[in-house]
Amino acid sequence: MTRVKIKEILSLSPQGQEVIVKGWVRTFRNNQFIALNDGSTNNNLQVVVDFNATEETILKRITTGAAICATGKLIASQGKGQTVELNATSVQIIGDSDAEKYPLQPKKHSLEFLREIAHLRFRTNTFGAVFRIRHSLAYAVHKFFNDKGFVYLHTPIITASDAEGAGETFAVTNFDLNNIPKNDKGEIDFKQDFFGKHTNLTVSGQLEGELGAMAFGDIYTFGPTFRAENSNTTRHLAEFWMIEPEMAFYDLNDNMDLAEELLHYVINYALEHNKEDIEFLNTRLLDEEKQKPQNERSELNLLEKLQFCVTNKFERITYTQAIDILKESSHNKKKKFQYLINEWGVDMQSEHERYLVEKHFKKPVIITDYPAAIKSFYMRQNEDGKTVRAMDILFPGIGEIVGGSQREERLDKLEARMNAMNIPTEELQWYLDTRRFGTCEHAGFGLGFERLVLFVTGMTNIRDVIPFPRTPKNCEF
RNA sequence: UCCUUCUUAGCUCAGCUGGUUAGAGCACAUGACUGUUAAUCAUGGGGUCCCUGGUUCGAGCCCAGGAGAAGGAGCCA
Repeated sequence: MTRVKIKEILSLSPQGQEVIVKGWVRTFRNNQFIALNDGSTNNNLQVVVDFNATEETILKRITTGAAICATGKLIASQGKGQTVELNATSVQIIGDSDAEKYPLQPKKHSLEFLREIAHLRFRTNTFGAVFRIRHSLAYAVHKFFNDKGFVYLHTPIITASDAEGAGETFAVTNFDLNNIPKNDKGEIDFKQDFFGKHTNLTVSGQLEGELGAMAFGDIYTFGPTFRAENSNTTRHLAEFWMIEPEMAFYDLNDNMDLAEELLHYVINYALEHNKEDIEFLNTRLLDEEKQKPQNERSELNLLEKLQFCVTNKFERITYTQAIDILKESSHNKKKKFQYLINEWGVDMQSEHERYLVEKHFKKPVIITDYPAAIKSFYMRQNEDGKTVRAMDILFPGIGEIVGGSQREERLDKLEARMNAMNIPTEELQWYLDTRRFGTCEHAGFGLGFERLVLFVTGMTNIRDVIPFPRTPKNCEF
């Protein structure tokens, strides 16, 4: 007889059939009832032990967190909380768990505390649900692109180019840090380093992704990225996962269509395949909302929010239109913004983005055609000479979830822009080659995977949707 | 990096105007009970009051410095 996973057992009709289960004890009540979980589902299997026929020494070892193997007959439950239960004929202890030392107690814990024991938090209902959803979303991303014929391109983690301008980088070296080689001028001599030059962890796979798009047509990357920004917010990590598709022969509209289709697809996938987990998180959030005053509660619950998001088109407006809406808003006139909107060209603050998404349109918004001055060098310049073909997708509660653009495919325009922005062209000749040899219009975007997981799970801190968060002053586990 | 708030038992938190032996609920242990749903009832153990220094007859409480956390801002995905 082989072991059956609890997810499968709970779907069986109980006919006294013999089964073996293995899992971890969540609670042991009344010396009889084990709530057993094996991670296959958030729901526990109730294992009923006959304490008169079981050794005292075994009963004492059925503690919260212990790994056990139970054999018995599957019957209709005689209690109210569940439909089936396992009438155990034998219980073996596979791994003991000292209840006095085991940090997870059969009670509610704060997310902050669980973050400190991230190695054990997978064993809670909340994090079980979050990380099963995270898995589904990752799988859905690969399935979406694979079904469309995209090539999954593995762009490098270690790179010598820090020219993306996407933020501070982490240096990669194998120098003895107590004895760093210097040259005649007293500068660090990177010629003696492992790669013979200064290297760092990637902040984006985009530039390499563009090289792939110029051969395969459609590619995507899905991997970790690293930013050494001293950001202490609920939306930033030093190590995070990013999805970056890059498509040849795409303009900005094609790019937006793809991003919107991708988001609809993956959220739908989770709604279909993680129904129980999303419902659990939905209930959890509703309980939390009850603690809040009426006016701070959200209009839609998590399920409604996700369904709304997959059934409605995202609002598309230009930066110029967005600024007009903000300028004319009563919020701006009554000076409720901390930063008032007076003129075209300023960068929008998160309070403005939140206003547009959560108050004005009440749905995801795509903002396009930003002023060139506040955007990256590789974005295609518009005919007006002022704006570039950029697009940001803003989500309620999250802010920017996607940032993308149509790329500048004209060599002369691109070089002129790089020179104006002091981007060293000599280091990026490999990138400029795409514009020299068979250049074509193309576009792409970056989707922050953790921000997507945040949205779908309804969690509010990004450190709770990645297994082991890396943030300033924190690199545990 | 900046602003605000916080740091007391394993967890969540009280702690009065600076004053004797620092409390509660939960968790845990022991016993009772035995169809429970975070079982229940009784009993019990458990503290570097974040760290360093200062003020004071006396500091969990006041002051200075430091560390860490949470929320917000900036940067962005």
